[in-house]
Amino acid sequence: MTRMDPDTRRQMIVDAARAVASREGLSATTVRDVAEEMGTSSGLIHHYFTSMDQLLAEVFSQVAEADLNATREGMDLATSQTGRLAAYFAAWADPNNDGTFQFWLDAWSEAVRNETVRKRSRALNIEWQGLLSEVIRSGIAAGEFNEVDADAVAWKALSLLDGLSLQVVAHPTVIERGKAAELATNSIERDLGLELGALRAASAPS
Amino acid sequence: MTRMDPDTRRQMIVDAARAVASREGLSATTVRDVAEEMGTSSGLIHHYFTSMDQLLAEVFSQVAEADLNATREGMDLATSQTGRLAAYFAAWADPNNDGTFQFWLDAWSEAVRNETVRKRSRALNIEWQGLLSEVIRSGIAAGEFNEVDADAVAWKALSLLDGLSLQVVAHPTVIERGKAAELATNSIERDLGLELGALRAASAPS
DNA sequence: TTCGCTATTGGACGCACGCGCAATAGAGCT
DNA sequence: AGCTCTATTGCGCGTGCGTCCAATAGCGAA
Repeated sequence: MTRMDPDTRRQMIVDAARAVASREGLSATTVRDVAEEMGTSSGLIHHYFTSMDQLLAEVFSQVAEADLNATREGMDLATSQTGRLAAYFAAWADPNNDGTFQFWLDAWSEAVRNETVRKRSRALNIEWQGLLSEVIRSGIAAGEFNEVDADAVAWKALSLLDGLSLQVVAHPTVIERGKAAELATNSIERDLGLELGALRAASAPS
Repeated sequence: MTRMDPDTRRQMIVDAARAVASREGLSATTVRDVAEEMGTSSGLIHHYFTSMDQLLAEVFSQVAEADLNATREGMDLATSQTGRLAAYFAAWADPNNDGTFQFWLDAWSEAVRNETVRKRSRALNIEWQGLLSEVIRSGIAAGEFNEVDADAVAWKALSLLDGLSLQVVAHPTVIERGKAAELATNSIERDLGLELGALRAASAPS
């Protein structure tokens, strides 16, 4: 393979590893598989990553951060806090993100045994909760939501979203996708004193 | 090791595998580890189980069923439906069950790639939801709860419990255990039209 | 064009895995 | 006591893993 700029190559390795991991799972991703995916030798990978664990943690991080950033961007398009909240939920409900959620399932499972994964997963989860509680706080300040404990409501909503996703992704058909979305949105609408259906209305094309 | 009755030995293997798996995780449990845990040779395990996958599936099944049965028994001690519901939540909040929950994390992660695990995990999850919706239906019939969509409320509650457990188990200290319990119980109390704190009161020693 | 730096190669090393098998040993029956 | 059945042993096989390293090759500077 032709010689490449180190930064480019490094990112290429992460991308290849992500491709493999989304097929085989994070813990089943091997050095040789990643090398074959890239079309290079396996030794090259250890030129850029001191251990396989580090590479896998990097893959998980990038996937989760990309998802987080995409959600943030979607929220930035909205004008009201209700609209931003609706965008958060819409991003979550997008079936295109099922693959990403599988990374979360892998990470939560790996967390007990792999300190690097645990720390990253923990930090990212906190970011997701932080984003949610920020919207809630802003919405309260704007008078759009009831005055509630933003942190508590955010943890509750995030946990509910995770729990529902888990069923949808790990056990397809056990709970219908639309039903899950309805449960999740209704729950937070009620917690924040919004009308039922307010979030769907806010995220629907007008 | 002394010669044993086949049924006893078979169960002994499952128990040893469970002990290892709760320490190392389901996918990181090896034949040699299980043998060492039992104090026997590794070959013995393949005398009882044709493959390692079968043993691990059996372990997961037994753990989850034992947990389900223990919860059912706890619920049977209560007289009212509110009491039974409280027992369900109390069993879930028990820190002794953290090890069991790690099995769930492993199973959900494995589910995409392993059909056996997916089917078992799915069926068991449905049983947990069924138990919850049965209590809700009974409580409605007894006039203890509001007339709600029992299935929907049960899925919501179960998902919230799973999502909260996930944070508590995979990311210790990210959310306080008592806080998680409070969020979960308050949520279903509100859904069923119970007073806030009704479940804690019903499960507390009188 | 030559030289130095380093990206890249490709295979070797040691380890751990699931699995299978011939040998061994212990319990129950005659 | 001897016999039979099978639980149990302990090791070997093939495979795949992460890691490491000496050799090679291509790019930029001199």
